[in-house]
Amino acid sequence: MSSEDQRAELVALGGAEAAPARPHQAESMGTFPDLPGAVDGHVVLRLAPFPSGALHIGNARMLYVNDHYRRRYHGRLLLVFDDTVGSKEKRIAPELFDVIRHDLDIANVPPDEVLYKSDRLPVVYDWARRVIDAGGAYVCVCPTELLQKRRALGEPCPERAQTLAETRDGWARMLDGGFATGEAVLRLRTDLADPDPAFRDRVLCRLSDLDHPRVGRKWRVWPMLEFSWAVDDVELGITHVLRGKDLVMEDRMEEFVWRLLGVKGPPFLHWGLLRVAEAKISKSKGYAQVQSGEYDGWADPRLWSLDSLERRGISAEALRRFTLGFGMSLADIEVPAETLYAENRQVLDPTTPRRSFVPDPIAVDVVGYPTELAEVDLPNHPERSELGTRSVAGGPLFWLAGSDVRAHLGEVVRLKDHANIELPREMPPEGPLVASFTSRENRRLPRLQWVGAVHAVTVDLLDPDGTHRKGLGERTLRGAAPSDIFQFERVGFVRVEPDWIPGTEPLRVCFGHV
RNA sequence: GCUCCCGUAGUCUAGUCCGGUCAAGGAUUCGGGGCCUUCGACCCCGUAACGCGGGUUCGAAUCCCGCCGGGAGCACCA
Repeated sequence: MSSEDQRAELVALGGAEAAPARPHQAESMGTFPDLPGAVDGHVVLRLAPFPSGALHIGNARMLYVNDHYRRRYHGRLLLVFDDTVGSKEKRIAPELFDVIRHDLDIANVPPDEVLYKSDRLPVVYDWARRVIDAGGAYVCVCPTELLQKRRALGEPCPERAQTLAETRDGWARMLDGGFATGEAVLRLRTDLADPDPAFRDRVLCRLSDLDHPRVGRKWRVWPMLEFSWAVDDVELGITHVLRGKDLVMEDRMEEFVWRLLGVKGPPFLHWGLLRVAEAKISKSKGYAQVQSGEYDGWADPRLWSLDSLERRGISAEALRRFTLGFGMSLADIEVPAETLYAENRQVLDPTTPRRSFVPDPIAVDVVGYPTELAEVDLPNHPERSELGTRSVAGGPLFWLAGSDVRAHLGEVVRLKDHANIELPREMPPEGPLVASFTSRENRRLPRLQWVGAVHAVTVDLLDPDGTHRKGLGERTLRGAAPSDIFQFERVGFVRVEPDWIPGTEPLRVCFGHV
């Protein structure tokens, strides 16, 4: 795609109309090379999540890179659940199929079609037979440790020399229950002298008695991930495989099988590993913590799941820009979440209403307060008058943030957009702090957000680390709706919890970022 | 240990294939200023980088070699 096309896409996403073309690079968007041999309208890509946990921020790159190319070439994007039983350590959780589909909704990456590896065993078996017939595989009965040791040493196990008939017989026994789980595997005959020990006679298929959430124990022989993709990247007509570079060896495996069978498969493109510094959680580990109740479901902000990001008011657009900003770089990177927040701020700031919230509130009684200020209109947005105004309660009784009060004792401060008051020199032993009104004109003073005491709303703010901030918000918050997003001035962007019942207190919100 | 990948400012990224237009561009962060009402936004200014060492060349971020550093794989997980 030319830089102009990239710009065009960003503009289409609503991002860059204000940004003029720059000489060297149009956007902060990374570079995406053309897909080799891609024909507009005939590109088929695939997403292959393993349903062991909700999608998290680390998976977002896979989503958006594939979606980016789908859009560029007007192609199709298949969601293919990689549900090839897994293991005791990596289990498939039944509810995750729906959770992941929901995650794609949240990310705004709708799949064109949804498929399951667990429906495709007959095709896999057919390919296995073809590989066997081509003399490319054998049935190995080595115990796991012995197999690994021999692989490391580059030594063959006795079965490697088995005849075609013996392999066919062994494979038939695997299929019809002649072997117990773990007793036999189908291995690809590569080259035991291959310099990469990881590539020596990889396992193609294995036995498993795990109960599969979708198909139960219908099948006992399951393919390994790379073999299943050797099959389906061809069978499903995938034109380009875009995957993280942790899967490069799988490329070789697939290509080896294709060469053996004389079929042509798609080319591979990779990107490097992306880690968000603040998010160090694996899908499977997260699952355990959700199950144990340690975490508050998949939307717990500590999980950095897509669900939790939505809960925090992080938009799909911000996630998309954030992810695409890295391009197809192969470098392994760790990025601070602030980079994502910066993108989200751009999305949210122009349209998000401002509201007042004071954490850890302290009551302040202002003497000499003009009675005509009991009601006051404030703009919903400092720069965008089209967003209107709201009416809030003024004094003389206010709530101010405890930390603000303590930091400014004895000083004249400005209640933002409202009035100036002088705070006493010391905190009173009990009762409200007594301050005095000084003036109304806008002066260069420390500006504090404030909440008029009349009808103030109790607010419970959930922080991303799982802790809570309790405080009071302006009375208009009483009219909030679930999923509303506000900017609490001098605090940050928050989103009203989707399950909060309107009118109840406290108002529950989830913190996004400053 | 073996295999593969990567190494441009605090953090990302463009440029590296096809050496000069790169005294290295953009984003973000940070610092300063503006906008006389946010610790937000916006605007302006600024700090700041080609991992190291050789080589090829008139000329190297770009090509070659070595080294160092980081990551991934070496599962009957995905």
